[in-house]
Amino acid sequence: MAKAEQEAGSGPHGTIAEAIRHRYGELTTTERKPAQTLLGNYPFAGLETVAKFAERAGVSGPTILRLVAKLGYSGYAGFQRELRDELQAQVQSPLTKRPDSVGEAAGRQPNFLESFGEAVTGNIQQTLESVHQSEFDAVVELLADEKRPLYLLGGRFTGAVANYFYQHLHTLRPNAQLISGHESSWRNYLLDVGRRHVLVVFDIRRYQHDVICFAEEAARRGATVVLFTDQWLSPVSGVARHMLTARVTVPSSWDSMIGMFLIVEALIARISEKMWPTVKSRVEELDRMLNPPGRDGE
Amino acid sequence: MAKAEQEAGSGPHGTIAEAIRHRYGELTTTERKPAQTLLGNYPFAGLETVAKFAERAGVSGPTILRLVAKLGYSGYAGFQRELRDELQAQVQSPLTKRPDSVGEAAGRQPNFLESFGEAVTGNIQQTLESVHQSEFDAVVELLADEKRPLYLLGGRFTGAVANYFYQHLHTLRPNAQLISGHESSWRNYLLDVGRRHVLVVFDIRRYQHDVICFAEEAARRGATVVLFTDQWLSPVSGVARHMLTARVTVPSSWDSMIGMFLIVEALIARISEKMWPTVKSRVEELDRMLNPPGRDGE
DNA sequence: TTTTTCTTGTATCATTTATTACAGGGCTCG
DNA sequence: CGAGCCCTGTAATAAATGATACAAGAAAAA
Repeated sequence: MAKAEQEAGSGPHGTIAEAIRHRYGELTTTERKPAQTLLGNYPFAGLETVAKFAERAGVSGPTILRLVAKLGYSGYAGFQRELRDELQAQVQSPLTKRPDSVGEAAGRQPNFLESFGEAVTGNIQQTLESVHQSEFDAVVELLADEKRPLYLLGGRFTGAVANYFYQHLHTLRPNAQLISGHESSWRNYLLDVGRRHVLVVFDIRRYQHDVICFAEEAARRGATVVLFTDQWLSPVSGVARHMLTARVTVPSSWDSMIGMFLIVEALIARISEKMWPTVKSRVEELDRMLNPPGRDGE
Repeated sequence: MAKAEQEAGSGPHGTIAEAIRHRYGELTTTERKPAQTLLGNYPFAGLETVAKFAERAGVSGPTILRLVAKLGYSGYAGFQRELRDELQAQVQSPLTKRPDSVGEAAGRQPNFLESFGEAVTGNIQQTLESVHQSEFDAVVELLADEKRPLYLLGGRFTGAVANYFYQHLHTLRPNAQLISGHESSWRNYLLDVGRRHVLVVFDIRRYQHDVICFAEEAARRGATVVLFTDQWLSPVSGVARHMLTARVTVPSSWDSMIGMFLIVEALIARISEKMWPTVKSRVEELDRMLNPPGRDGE
């Protein structure tokens, strides 16, 4: 049965709707009823149970299954999965390319930067939706507590985000450290970790083994772990007290850090606001130290 | 439990997504994982079986059911039906989309994260408009040329962006260096700089004196300077061959790096695409070196 | 009209899936 | 440091769903 292959991906005819039209002639009178029902209410009629679908179409269960078999699927489950995938593809693409699509329909191929920007904007949108305010506030509270020592750790690419966050936190408050350098040197940090410590970890897809281990050990020692990760959740989520997820998918061979960056910058803004009296004097002192005489920069 | 009623139609809070956000505080740490997974992949994650959903979120089946119960549904079936109905409503009338902005315009103060997100989205828009395709392409060309040695340099906060860019370029091609550490050590790099060199500089508001000096000296020695700066233009622009400007203003005491980041990521994507044959083999080799035996990911 | 074939629903079976009871383990508070 | 509570996953259970065998009925051919 070469047909079995069809089930894996989308068959020779892209969508199930097309498959139905193509093979309509081979269907019996009764089988055409659910086929019509499905086309008329595509693809939702097919996402219900066999019984519901059958009832809606006014036929019996087995008829549905025979139809599904004729379309080349070995079971109802696979058929439904295909319908879901189609729907997902259909729903998600118009979402990211909503606004300009009108103007761009007029001929010229969308330039690379713009389409990239649209994807990023979509990511930001979705990232914002998946971060809840209470979680955000809780993290602000945690990081604004000067009495709790702070460690920041990132992976290969997320390291830069950790670094950025660190530069700011370091300016805003005392007792913040970036864990950098070679992995072997990280262990030294672990020695000091205890219940009062807060570990901020960045870990996305292709989750890094060393990062995960570090976070787990820190958690075992009682540290509070805050995790920044992608929608698929790093294994660190198992030991994380707080978790902030960002979208990372863009039309590129690499993932985008921008959703994560957005959260970080928002945190910085909020923490800065919350601790303003302290922060203000710190910044002023810093300025005095760097520009001892009177230089005027606009 | 009067809540049982909710299942019949759409409850007090229209969508399930809203319900999740509303009751997020009542959820346990583990329950938040599937909640995040669902929001991050809305609503498809919830249309699969309990087992699949649980696996994807990295929790057990019962946790899913407890979450569903907390959201006011007496069973998984009803929960799924609600998700399907929402999706159907959304797909069938594209005009119903953008529910948030409409509903929220009416009254309640936008939460902090959202308004921050809007500012950033605006920045992205303006950044995209201010970067011309020809400039973008020229920079791609320049950085994709393996024969030209690359130096990257950033300031206090932009350093992280330079670092991020470096991590990628370093992976994509040979001959790329990040200038880091204390300012005094930078000078050593200058010794080697000549006509073939390309210097990528990041410098925004409160332009850093040391960075400017370095760039000027490098230019004097014949290097090609590429500058990433803000809308007010760093003094480095005087010696820069190419300049990419980003918007940095957000409702915060600090500037936003996201516009800049966007350009960097877009460049990475484009360069990666352009050099794909080379890049592919480099990445594969890298993978071989890091994962010597057969470790399977996730 | 009779025979044959194809089609379709009923009833049953097997499998999957949701659900629930329970016990181990971590966290918190005294 | 110890008792209690609240989570959370494991494992057993119940329910539903999908799949199948079979027989009745319709249509077509002889």
